Amino acid sequence: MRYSQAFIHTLFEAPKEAETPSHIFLLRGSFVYPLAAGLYSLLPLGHRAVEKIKRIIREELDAIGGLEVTMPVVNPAELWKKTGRYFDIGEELIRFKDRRDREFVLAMTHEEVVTDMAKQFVRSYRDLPVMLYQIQTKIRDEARPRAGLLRVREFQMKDAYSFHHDFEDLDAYYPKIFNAYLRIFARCGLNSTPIEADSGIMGGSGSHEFMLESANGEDHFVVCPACGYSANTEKAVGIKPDRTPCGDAGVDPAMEKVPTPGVKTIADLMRFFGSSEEYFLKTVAYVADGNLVLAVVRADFNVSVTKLAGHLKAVHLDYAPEKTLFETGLNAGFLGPVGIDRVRIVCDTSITGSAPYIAGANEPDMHLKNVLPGRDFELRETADIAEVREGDRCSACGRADLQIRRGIELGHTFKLGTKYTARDSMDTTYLDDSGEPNRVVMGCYGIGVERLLASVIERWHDQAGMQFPVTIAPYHIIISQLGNQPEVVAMAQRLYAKLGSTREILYDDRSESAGVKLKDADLVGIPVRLVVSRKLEKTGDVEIKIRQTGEVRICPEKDLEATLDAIFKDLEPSIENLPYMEEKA
RNA sequence: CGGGGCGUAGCGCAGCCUGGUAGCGCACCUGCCUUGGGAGCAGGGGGCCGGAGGUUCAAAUCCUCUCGCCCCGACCA
Repeated sequence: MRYSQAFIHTLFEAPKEAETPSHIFLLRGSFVYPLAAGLYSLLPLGHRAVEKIKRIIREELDAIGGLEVTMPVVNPAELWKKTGRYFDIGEELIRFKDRRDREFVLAMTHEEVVTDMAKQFVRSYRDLPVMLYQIQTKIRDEARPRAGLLRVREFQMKDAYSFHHDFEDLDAYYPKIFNAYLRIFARCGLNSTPIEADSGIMGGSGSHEFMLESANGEDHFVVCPACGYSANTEKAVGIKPDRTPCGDAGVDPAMEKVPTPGVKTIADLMRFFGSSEEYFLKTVAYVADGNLVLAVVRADFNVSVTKLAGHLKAVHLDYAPEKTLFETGLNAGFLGPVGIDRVRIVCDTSITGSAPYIAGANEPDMHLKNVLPGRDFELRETADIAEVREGDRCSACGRADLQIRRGIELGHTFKLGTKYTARDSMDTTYLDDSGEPNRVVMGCYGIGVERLLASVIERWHDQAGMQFPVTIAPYHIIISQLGNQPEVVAMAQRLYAKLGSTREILYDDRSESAGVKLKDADLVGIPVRLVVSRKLEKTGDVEIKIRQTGEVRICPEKDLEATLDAIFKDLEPSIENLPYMEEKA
C-alpha cells in the first residue's frame, strides 16, 4: 500500500483528552477516530490490526474445536426476562421498543441467544460437547467509558460458549480454552497472568481472568511471590494478622458508653481515643436486594462489596441511604453491632472474641468502649467479607506476603454451570445414552478485541510511538523513501514490488521531508523499517531498523530477502513456556 | 450518580478578568525549492467562539439555563 493512498492522517499533537499511551498513539497514529464518548470508528490502520487479532483468535479457537457463528445484537427482551438478566442488570443494558411496541434489548453478551440455539438443536448426548463462538459487536451503556479503547460502550467481543454432558466434561474441556487463551495473548505479544476470579452469585466451580499487568489498568489483583497464587482482589483471601495485644491480659473490663460528639470517621475516632485502627469495629450499612444488612469489619480492613454480595447471594447490593437508616432508628457515623436484633449482621473473620473493641453505640454522638464480641453482642454470622490488603500473608502457602498489582483484564473464562440451562431459566436438557433427560452444563469465555489492541500498545510503545509485534502490526514493513531522485524512487519501487509478494508493505511515497517520514514510521509502529536514500542507493544498500529494539543494520539489496526472513522469524512471539494448565487426555 | 476540569478552525492554544473588526502555531490548498529525524520562501482557503435565553447601542467576553467532552471516585453480566 502506498502511504499517499492509505488514508493515514497522523497528528503532531495529541488531542488533550487523551492521557494513556494507547489512547494518545491510537489517535495520533490515525488508528481510530472518536465519534462520541466511548464510541470509536476504526480507521484503516486500526482496522487491519484488529483483523489480525481476530485471525489469531479464530485460529486458536478452531484448533480446539470451536465453531464460529454470528448472532443478532438485537434480542427480544422476553429471552432476557426468562433468564432474569433483564431485571438483574441495571442501566448498562439498553432496552427499547420496536414500532409494534415489542420490547428488545441490545445484547451485551449472548448467553441467552446461544442457549436458545443449543436448546433447539442439542437433543442427544451425541450432540455434546460442542463449543460455539462469535466475534460480534457488544453494546453496553457504560457509566464511564475511559482511556480510548480500554473501556468503551460499543466494541467487538469474542464470546465463546461450550456445552457439556456434565461438570466432569466441562472440567475436562476447561484447560483447553484456558491454554488457548494463553496462546492467543502470547501470539499478540502479551504476557498474560491468569488469576482466580470471582464467580459472583452463580457460585460455579471456577473462573479465571487473564490480566496484563499495567499501570493504566482498572483492575487490581494479588500475587504471591512465593507460590504463584494469584487472584482478583475481589476474591483473594489473605491471612488476617492478629492484633497486637494491649491492656492487661486476662482482664476484660465491662462495656462502657462514651460521649463522642461529632466524632464519626475512623480517623477522627483514632484521634479521639488515641488507639490504632485495629481496635475499632467498622460497621457499614448496605441494602441487599431490598433488605438492610450491617457489615462489620475490624477497622484496619475495608468491606469487600463483592465478597459481601457473594456471601449474601445478593444480586443488588448498595450502601444504605441515610433515610433508611434513620427509619430503622440507626445513626450513620455511630453504627455498631451491639444491641441490634432486627437487622441482619455479618461480621468479618477478622473479628474475634479475644479482646475488646470500640464501636458505635447506635445512638447519636455515642460510642461504646470495651466491646467484647461474644459477650456484648453475638457473633451470629461470620464470613470473609474484607478486602485483601497489600502485605497480608498468602493464605495458599503461608510463606510470603501478597503483593497487589494493577492490570487490564484481557479475557475471562468461566465455568458457568447450569445458570442458563436450569429449569427456571432456559431449561435446556439432552437425552443421555439410557434415554434419561439431563441438564446441559455450560462454560463461557470472552475476549474484548479492541481492548486487546489497546493493551498491546500499552505494553509496546516508547516516546516516539507504537511498537507492534509482527503478528498484529497493520503492515509488516514500512519502506521510507528519503529523497525523490529517480534512482532512489526506482529502488524504493523495486523493493516494494519484490517484497510485496510475501509481506504486507506500507510504501511511504509521499514528498514529505525526511524528518516527517521517519517520525511517522516510528509513530505507527510498523515492526520493520527499510530506508532507501541517495547515499544508500549509491552503494546498493538498504537500511533495516527494527522498531521494538531500535537495532539498525545496513544490508546489501541482494541479501535483503534472506535477511528479512531471519529477522521476521526472530520477531515471531513464542508460545513456549506459558503457565499452561494440564489437559486430560 | 458524586467531586473536579474543559468547550474559540481538523489538532494544540491565546483572546474573556476590564464588552467595541476573531487571532497564533501545526495541519490543509497553490507555486518554487528541499529530503537522515516533525525543512524554507511566497500566496491562499477554512469559524453559528458548544446551544438557548437574558443584560446592553453593542456579547467569544457579563448573567441564567442547558448540552457535550475529559479526569478521579461509585458502578461494571
